[in-house]
Amino acid sequence: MVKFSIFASLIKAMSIALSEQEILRRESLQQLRELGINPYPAEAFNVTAFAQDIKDNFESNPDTYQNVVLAGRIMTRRIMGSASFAELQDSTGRLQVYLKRDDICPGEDKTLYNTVFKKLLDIGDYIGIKGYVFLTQTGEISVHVRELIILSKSLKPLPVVKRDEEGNIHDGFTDPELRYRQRYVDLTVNPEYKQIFIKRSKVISSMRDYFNTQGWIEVETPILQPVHGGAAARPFITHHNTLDMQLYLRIANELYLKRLIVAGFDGVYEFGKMFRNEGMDRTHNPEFTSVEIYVAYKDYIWMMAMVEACLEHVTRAVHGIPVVQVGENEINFEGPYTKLSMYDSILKYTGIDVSAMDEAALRKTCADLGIEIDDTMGKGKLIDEIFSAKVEANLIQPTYITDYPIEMTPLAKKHRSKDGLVERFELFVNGKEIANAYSELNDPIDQRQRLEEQLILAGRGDQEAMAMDDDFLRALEYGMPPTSGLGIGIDRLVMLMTNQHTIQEVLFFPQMRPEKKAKVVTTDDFVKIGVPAEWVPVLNKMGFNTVEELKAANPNKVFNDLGGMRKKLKLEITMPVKDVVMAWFV
RNA sequence: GAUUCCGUAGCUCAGCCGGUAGAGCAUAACACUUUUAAUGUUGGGGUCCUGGGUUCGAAUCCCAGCGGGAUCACCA
Repeated sequence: MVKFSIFASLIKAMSIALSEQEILRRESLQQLRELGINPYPAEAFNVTAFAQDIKDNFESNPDTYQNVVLAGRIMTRRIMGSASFAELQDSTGRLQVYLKRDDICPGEDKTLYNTVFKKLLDIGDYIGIKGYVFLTQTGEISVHVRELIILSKSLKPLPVVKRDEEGNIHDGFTDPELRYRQRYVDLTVNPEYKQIFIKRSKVISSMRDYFNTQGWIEVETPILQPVHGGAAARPFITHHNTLDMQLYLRIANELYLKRLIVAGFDGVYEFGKMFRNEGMDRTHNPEFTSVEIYVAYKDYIWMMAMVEACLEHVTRAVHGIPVVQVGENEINFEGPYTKLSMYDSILKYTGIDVSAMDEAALRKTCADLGIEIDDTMGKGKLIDEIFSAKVEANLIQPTYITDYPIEMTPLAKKHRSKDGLVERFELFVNGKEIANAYSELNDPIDQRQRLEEQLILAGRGDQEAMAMDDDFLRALEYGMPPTSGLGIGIDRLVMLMTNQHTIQEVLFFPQMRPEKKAKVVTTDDFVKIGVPAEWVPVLNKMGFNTVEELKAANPNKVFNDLGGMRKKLKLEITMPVKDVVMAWFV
């Protein structure tokens, strides 16, 4: 282009913060409008076919694909004069399309092909096509385009991921930070990751189906809670203005679901987000999804069988078989699972019998095993430390660990026959806990005592000790039937089901630190001190994002640099005279 | 929170013992009517994360900060 149009120059002046490719796309956008083409049409575009379906079924049934309508993003283009190939990506996959100039431009006017398709469309643009499916000379199923419609112009260039014939990826979009912060880009250019989220959805929906089939009902309980109960963890704190009171984001929903059992439901369950104000790593996100279910007149023995049936159902729904490959291990979710008591598991993997030890003996055992402990830890916590350090990693196939010490489990019923233990199990798979269940404590007097013991632990400095919940105790005093309850960490279950080893890969939007925010650029502030609006982006480009930064600079140097920038950026805007520039600094 | 590695073009990455920036893809122009990691020719594109320090000179060396990854600690 010999000369910028006024418009192009204006775009350029306003877009100095943009990359070259972004500026070009904005110019293409404007040229489309000048040609009378709306780059963002309002009308619905009804598709009749999908990429994957065409690839699967065209060859066995070619006649049904002689008139297809598809929509999606242009992902690659191979232009050869008056004919071109492009790849269109829809929600199901990619399909090659073939465009021939004289087919999409049957008349004299070849603008749609020569200008719109070849010059003004880019990778990432949404288009709709109408045409027929055929086989190219090299045997690839393709759509011969008869009609081309622009559905949405993309202004930022997508990363281009190249794949060769063997499926090797060459210029992958792999930076985890960018992938998690811009999941929309990740899933566009790495569509294979969509499978993780499709499976995630299947895990939840198949589990919901299973529960509903049993006649249990799905409920919703408060996320904002005046007392955070039901688990041991530090909460997020918030404030309600009208009530002028502190509220907590729930760390668990257990105590509310039990209130509903008191209310007379036989089975209630809730899928939902829980919030814990603790560390983040590859198995922890501050908000995570769990499912909890409570069933009246059952105990934890019954619950084990239920979990086996449920997880087998889920695994079959996701994989077709009850077996899933996780890293090196092939994990089989068919029940019954191995059962091992907490004490027996420690005996098995360390050779030490801790069942009769007091707190002092446990402390010595931890020291002997080289396990770090501190003074706030009670007997239950010490046993848990030994278990975590020595046993957990060995539990690869689904294994129930049962009968926990009473000190670490204030909401579970005392064991029917073993003193000092509670009726509890946790399910371990691939070395990680994924489920936790009790015969729920329904003796209100016992429950009050246990919560009071937690208060003592809190007094010793345990920030995760449970809080007293008087309303929950009141509910128990009215009477809760014998009940078994279960919680499953959905994110971790999905990690297992999709063979992922970080939680970030199974969350669409994992928690991240906020992006560094560019200082707010306020054109108005610059205009107020006399800077012409079209020069503000130039000052920004020179590194002056606020009036204060500008005023701190050397006026003569700024004046000289403005001229330099004008030349460098080939701007066709009027250079302010020196006196005007000097006036900015008074 | 601790340790450690990383931050260079839209993306993936080189850049040595300090001398003012490179490749592939993407992008622009031209050619090309069945290509497919299309091809050929010629271009353009950079706050080398930020701020200090050392130096005649810093993407490079040193310090601090910001962001991310990995491992550990806490937790589910």
